[in-house]
Amino acid sequence: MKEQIRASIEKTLAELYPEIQAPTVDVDYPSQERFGDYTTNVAMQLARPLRTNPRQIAQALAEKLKQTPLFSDVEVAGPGFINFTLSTEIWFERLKDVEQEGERYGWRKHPLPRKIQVEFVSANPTGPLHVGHGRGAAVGDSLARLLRAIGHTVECEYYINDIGRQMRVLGHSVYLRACQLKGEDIPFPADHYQGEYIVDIAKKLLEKEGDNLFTLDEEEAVARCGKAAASEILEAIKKDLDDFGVVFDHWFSEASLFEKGEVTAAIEDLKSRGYVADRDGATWFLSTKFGDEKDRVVVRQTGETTYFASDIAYHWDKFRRGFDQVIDVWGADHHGYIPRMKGVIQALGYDPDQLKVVLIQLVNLLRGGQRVSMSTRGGTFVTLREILDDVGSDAARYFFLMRRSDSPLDFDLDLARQRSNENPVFYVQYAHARICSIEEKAREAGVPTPTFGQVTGSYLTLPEEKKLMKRLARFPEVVSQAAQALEPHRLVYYLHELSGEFHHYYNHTRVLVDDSGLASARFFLARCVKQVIRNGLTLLGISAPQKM
RNA sequence: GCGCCUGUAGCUCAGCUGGAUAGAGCAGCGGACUUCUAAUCCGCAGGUCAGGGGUUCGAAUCCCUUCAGGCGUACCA
Repeated sequence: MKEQIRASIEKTLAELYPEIQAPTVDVDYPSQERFGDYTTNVAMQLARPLRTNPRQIAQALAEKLKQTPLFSDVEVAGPGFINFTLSTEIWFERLKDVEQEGERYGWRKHPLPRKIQVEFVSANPTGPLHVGHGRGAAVGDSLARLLRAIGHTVECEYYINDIGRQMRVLGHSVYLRACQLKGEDIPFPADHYQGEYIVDIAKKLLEKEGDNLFTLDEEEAVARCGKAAASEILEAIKKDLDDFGVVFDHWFSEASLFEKGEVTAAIEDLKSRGYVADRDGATWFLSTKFGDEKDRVVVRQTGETTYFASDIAYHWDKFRRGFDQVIDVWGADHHGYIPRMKGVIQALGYDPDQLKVVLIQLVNLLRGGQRVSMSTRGGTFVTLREILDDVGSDAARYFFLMRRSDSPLDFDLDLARQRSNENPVFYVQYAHARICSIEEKAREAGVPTPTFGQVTGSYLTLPEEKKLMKRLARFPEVVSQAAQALEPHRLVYYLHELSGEFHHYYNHTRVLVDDSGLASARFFLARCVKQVIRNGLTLLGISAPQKM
């Protein structure tokens, strides 16, 4: 719709002022309803090049545009805005798309579809997922859904840090617990994993292995413990994610990078391009060439590679797999890492914008109005599992997606659990359920379900009805913008507004009235609202219940 | 010290990449169920968009600066 209006404005501009090059015409939504349905500020932008009063330009344009059948009204207002009003019939026409496209309304084909990878969660398999991971999971998953909706090919990936120091510590933690279970009186170091789950894993391992574990030499036993623990923890992580409705296409092992020699190969590649150099007995990536504060070590004096080296290899691998766009979802505390990673991408000959990093800020849990204190070290963190058991997947998702991901989130557990009007999840779901209830009533009364062709749009004369139709017509654009900006929260706000408008309508206007023409028009509109709420919730990974 | 992010109603936050009189939700006050679900709705009140400069027809939005808070500044992961 916007495009149509833009096109007609551009055409008129070319007719009126062929001598100047027209700027890109912005068509916006006015701040207030009384200004019409759409607005443009071209007249003000043209004032300088044309050396004419913007209102005069606006007048001339408006006169011409009035003849366009699309508009029921064109007005000049304020300093030179041109405001357009469309007839209810035009808005009603848009509902045809909702009906025809159904569950795919809001989805589209992309003119330049790209192969995109979204990598998220990627928590170390050293313990259960906590709330922070939950937020990352909700955001990453919803982003993937959004990007698919606008026509890209998307793969979701989880990067497993299954090698290195923290794996050894994990193995040793389990080993020590196993020894303790065998009755050995040995201390458990503070820098080891404290959680009770370590003891459980040790127990299980002892049952399976018996005393075999202690016949091995310690190093081998620790390795075995580490492996067993990682795979068990990973299984638990997968289960949590599964219950959260998050699906990954690939699980990528860090260890595999070493097994395939990719770490060495990637560093060699960068070296051949002149971005890696030896200095002070170590090997450095010259990230200052890309605006980073300092160069970064990739191979230490000891010969061990750094975590950064793995990350270089991992991203090297990602792009070799043919992704046009790579999106990394990281905890916000890693933001300092972005410049060097972008530098790597550039050094490898890609556009740094082909890597986008979405940062996830902290989640503050509130219970009884008080902050729940969490510390990973002390093992007092709240797990995603606990959240799911407490408030359920829908509420958790909604709360995680409610805010911009890079701003801290207060997650009120009591509120999320409440089945009351204060809980925003239910607000949206309830709107959907209410429409289902209307459908149920219609079925009981033998009222047929109307199709677009059977409905007379001119019955929908109420301002609230026009408002709803406008809102529905805007849905594809909201999806598109949320996807492009990588900001799912925009969709959350949209759904909240749409639901609010519907609740308002519902409370003032009866749908199933005696007048069958009117009833079917309203019923049809309500069903379109239902469809859009459902589609929107799907993109957020939230269910749309029929009954509540 | 340097870098990044944040600062909008009592609280939690939007503000569509520069537009018209800055919006929601909670909390506060006052109202609405013989009706398709009151998990809802209606009304009232609430603001120096942290402060100060600048850019222009026009700034919460862009630039500079001050202040306040958070995070990051490893041959850790």
